[in-house]
Amino acid sequence: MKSKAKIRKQRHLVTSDQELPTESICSEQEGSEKSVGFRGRRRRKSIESSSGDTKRKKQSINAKEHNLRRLESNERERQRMHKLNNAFQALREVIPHVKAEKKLSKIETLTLAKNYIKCLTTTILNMSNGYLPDLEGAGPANSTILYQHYQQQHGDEDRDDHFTKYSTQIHKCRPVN
DNA sequence: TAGGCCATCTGGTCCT
DNA sequence: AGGACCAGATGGCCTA
Repeated sequence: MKSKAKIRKQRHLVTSDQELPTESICSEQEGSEKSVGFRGRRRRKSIESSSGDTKRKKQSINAKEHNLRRLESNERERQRMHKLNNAFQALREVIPHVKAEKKLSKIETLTLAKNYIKCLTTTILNMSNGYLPDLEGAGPANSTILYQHYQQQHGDEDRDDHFTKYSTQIHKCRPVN
């Protein structure tokens, strides 16, 4: 049986993500004309008046060209958002969650991902007594984090060369992509 | 029907 | 200069 809601949902999907399966959102070729001009109609009030120079510049560009650039820019923005959504989808697929039949919202995805990472980190540390697999993303804070971790694991027994060995050992154990 | 969630448009700002 | 990024605005769909 097809519910009214289902039909409406399908219509929605066709409008926003043509020819795509429900959960995988990425439209590369089609899309530029499919939905232009019927959604956002925003006028920013607070910032609008702040740049007279910009306004004058814009008036010097003829309307047709401005329109064209706007359309191109919209298309790029759409593609960018599609990429972002793909990334969200990829993230959803690696997060275990209770209601598997229900699609996680973006905020739920991020929150669960954060919790999941915390949980995995704790588990790994517990299992390996101080094994920290990847610090690559930590940037400048890398060594600080590493040192904090070292202190947690070894308390006051640290010596410089001991720490160096420890750090080397951890960096050897990066996951393989 | 209200509220949540989402896609899209849009103009400003940042970055290359 | 032009593209990427950002965030506000808007309106559609869905669910409780």
